[in-house]
Amino acid sequence: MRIATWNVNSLRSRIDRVEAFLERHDVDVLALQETKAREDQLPLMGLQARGYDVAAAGTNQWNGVAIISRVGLEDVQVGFDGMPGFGDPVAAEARAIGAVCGGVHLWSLYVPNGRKVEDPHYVYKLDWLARLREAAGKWLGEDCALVGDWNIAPTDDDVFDIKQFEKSTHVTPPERAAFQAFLDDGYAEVTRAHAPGYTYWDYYRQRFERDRGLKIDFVLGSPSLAARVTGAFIDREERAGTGASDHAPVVVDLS
DNA sequence: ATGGTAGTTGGACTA
Repeated sequence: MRIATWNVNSLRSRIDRVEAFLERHDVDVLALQETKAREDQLPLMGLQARGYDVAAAGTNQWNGVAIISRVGLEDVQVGFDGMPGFGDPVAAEARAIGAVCGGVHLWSLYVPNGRKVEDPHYVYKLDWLARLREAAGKWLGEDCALVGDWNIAPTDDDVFDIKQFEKSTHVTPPERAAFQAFLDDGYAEVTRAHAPGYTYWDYYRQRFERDRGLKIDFVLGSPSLAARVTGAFIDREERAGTGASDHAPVVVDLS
């Protein structure tokens, strides 16, 4: 089974790329973030014609998550138990959607950005991660994958120039500790060993062309799921050219 | 310290 995660930065503006990506790599399950679409706005016809089911949560403007699957889509859950809200509760819920696809318990996660360390959104981010950790602790015994845009660069090597991030979110010790806590609990990050390199490049200043990016998109697997991983890669080509998302998809193969 | 680009919109906000 082949699963993938992609911060698509608007599903409506990139539906052609999504469909091409699914075909190009023969993907069974795709977790999307920043879909920026209500469920009634989703462009479903091309996906359904290709045999995929879709579950989604989101507003028309910000955030938004979805799961696209051709191996079943059961027990769909929007948000996790204890997930904190921030502002609009609908937008808050549009950061996590879970489902069972082909026997795998998969969560598409859009971790809050944090904005600036002095912003209330940064506290919200840390709280959100702590609550997710509490919920995820109960899923360690099943084949569980926590996939998505974590908005955390776990090491200095995951940033093109760590000096530029001295006072920025994504690299602070509390954020890195929050990420590490999942690993301490027993989750394993399964992509890094197979797929080095960045997953996100800012749109401006030709960051992609100069490979000045961040590694912030990850797949965390429970022990039994991690044991099934046979490979992974980052689809860098998807980030190239006009009309690309600012994130590249990350693909993982399971036995 | 600021601005650079992209998306949703139809101004301002988010990333």
